[in-house]
Amino acid sequence: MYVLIKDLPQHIGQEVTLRGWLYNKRGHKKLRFLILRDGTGLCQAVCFRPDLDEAAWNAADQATQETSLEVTGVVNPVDEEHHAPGGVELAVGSVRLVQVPADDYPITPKEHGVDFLMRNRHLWLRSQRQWHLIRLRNEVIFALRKFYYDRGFVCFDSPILTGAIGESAGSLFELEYFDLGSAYLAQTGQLYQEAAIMAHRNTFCFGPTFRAEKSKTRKHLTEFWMLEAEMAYCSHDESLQLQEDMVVYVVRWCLEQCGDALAEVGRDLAPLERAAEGRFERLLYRDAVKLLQKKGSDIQFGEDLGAPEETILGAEFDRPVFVCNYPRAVKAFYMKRNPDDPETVLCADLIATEDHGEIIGGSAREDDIDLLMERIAQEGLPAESYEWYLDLRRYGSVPHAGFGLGLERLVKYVGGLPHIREACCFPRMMEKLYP
RNA sequence: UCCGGCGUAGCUCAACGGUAGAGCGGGUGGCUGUUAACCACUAGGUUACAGGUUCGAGUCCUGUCGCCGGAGCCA
Repeated sequence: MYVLIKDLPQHIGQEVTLRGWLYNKRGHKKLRFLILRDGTGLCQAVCFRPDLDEAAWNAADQATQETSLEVTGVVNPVDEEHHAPGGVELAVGSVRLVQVPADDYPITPKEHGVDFLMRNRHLWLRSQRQWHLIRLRNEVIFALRKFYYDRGFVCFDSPILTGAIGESAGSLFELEYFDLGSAYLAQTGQLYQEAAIMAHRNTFCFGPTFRAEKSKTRKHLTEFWMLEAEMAYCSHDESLQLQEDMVVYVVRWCLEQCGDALAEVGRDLAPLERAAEGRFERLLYRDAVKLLQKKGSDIQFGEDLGAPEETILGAEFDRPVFVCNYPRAVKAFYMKRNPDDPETVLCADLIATEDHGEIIGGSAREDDIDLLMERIAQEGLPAESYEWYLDLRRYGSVPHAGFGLGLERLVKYVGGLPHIREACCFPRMMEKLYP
């Protein structure tokens, strides 16, 4: 009977067959411990020579790291002191090799450098830490989709190939598009979400986005997944509440569902448990500048927050913090002018704790067509390209708001990861296109 | 793009300007309960590349390439 390792505790005393790969091997003359991996977990398979026929023993002997194989044996419980993974082990009766690698498996049970591991990302994925991180990412994705589905949001996927539209033209991947000149890989799906909500009220898109910026930091990818939510008849404050609820929901979900993964990567749970309580501070940009100056930063009103400022703020609060209402000049043209403080716009960035930095950026959108056209002109953007976008203000414009969440940044934060590359399946960075 | 750092065995790293080494992985042998198993033996090198200084360069200098970290930009 073929069984998955995760289901072994339900088969104690039975003879089962595991199909997987050899993760590691230890042994004596008459006793071999095969650590098997089958994609659902790890299992120790014990080969005791007198219990195996010659062929099976030789097979166990020949299996090297990452040999694919089938192992049949009886499932036994394991006492505390031997602590095998999963609390069970397999008393092996027979072994069948599927494929034995001709060359040594490159990733050994010792330490490796980042460059080497990234070049072997396709194999690195099999390692325990990476396996758990992809599981964590999977749970974050599921929690996000469930959060929006439960609230009646419609998944409306924005196009990935676009004309020259977006926040800025300096960081777009450009490609030839038949006879229509250049197309660009989308940097954001937001403008399309604004069209979508006029049809569906509340929508989100969740897909890859592309930034051609030559960033070399632990927070940047050139290809990353972004969830962008947009809500019609929604105030800025209501948007902030939704963002907070979303982060709280995901963090709680992961605390409940991903204990193994969080333990595997050594995540300090205390900051997550505080975040799971909600009550994120909403700090005005004006106050943030004063606070930062008090903490030794030489930031002036009117300047955007840089990485050092994010670090200070991340350390100042014990849970994620919203920085609200930035000066108009440093933010995108579509953000709504703050009626109470016209120098600023109604927007917010969510800064995570422990130097994980910005994980959400959002705003109320300018719904007044005249103000919007004024801003498009100020930014020197090609007005023709935005005609359809302006139509959204011409035909039943309503107050609305939305935000974008960086998936890998959220996974990095939840997992407490030192670098964003581990939050992504095959990270794309400036110097990384292989594998 | 800018600033800083690094490049030595398949991998991770040592080596004062003076004979290139260890651990892991591989191979051979030993061991009936291992936990990144252990013990013994063994193979494995154009010290990133190109110049230069020096009696002598892995080490110092110049250039190129590659990578890492940070900045800007952002999620």
